[in-house]
Amino acid sequence: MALKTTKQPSRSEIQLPVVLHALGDPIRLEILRQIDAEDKKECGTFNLEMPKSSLSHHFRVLREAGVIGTRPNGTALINWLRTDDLDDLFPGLLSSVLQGIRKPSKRSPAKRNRRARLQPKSLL
Amino acid sequence: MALKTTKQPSRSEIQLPVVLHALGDPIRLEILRQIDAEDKKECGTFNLEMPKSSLSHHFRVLREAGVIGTRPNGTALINWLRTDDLDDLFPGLLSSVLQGIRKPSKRSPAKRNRRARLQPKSLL
DNA sequence: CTTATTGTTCGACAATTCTCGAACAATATA
DNA sequence: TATATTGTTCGAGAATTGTCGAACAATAAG
Repeated sequence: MALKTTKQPSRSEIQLPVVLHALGDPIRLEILRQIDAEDKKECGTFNLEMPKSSLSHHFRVLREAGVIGTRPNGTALINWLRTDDLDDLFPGLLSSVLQGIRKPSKRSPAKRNRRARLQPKSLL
Repeated sequence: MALKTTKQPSRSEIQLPVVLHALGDPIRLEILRQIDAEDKKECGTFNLEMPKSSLSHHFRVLREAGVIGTRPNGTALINWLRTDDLDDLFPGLLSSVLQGIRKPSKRSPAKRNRRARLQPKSLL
């Protein structure tokens, strides 16, 4: 993978709207939940039913928002939550989000496969 | 205005991803900041440079996410933060977001007028 | 009843985001 | 060197979101 994959914003570059936007997606929240459950996690080990390119897209959004950090480990990439940075910048935000996604609830699966809904327009 | 404008999700219908998504926009965060500063606020009194229809769009997103409540007051509409509901569902979330947007920072103005960037393709 | 005020909705258009197959790229292994 | 593994990027297409003028709608005032 490219070295630029591990490039991430410094603490001072992290912006609240961007962080909230990155978190405003059920799939990315599930990624957060799984990382939080293991402290750090390799890309290939997430329990998410979707193509690699889709997952890469979401990892990139989280990384560029400054929510996760990434570093290589051989051919794999390890992700972790930037808890210290986020707690320093927005005290209480990350913990309340994590608490909110740990709750047992009737939420739909984190998978949001839009393409699955595709069908020829003639059927509409 | 229509009665359905004041229709909003009940506490049990509020979902974290939708709330975070609604907050992941600088204009809507500024709306929150101004409501928070005055406890409740009429639509027409916000210090935001944008057409009414654009503002209505953002009010609708915040309302449907369950972040704000709305009720009519003559021809005007009054908005307030659903602090009790949000604190009960996601303790600490709202206060940390509000703390994050109160900070004096070099953030760009809340106005994000995309159309202002429009220009004939021939100039590109 | 007419006019004013506030705010919404409609519809069109632009911008952004999401999805994913295929190709690419870095590292590790044989 | 060739192959395997992991993950990215590209590019196309679809879906979603944002913007805003014009028209609409409810309430209030004259």
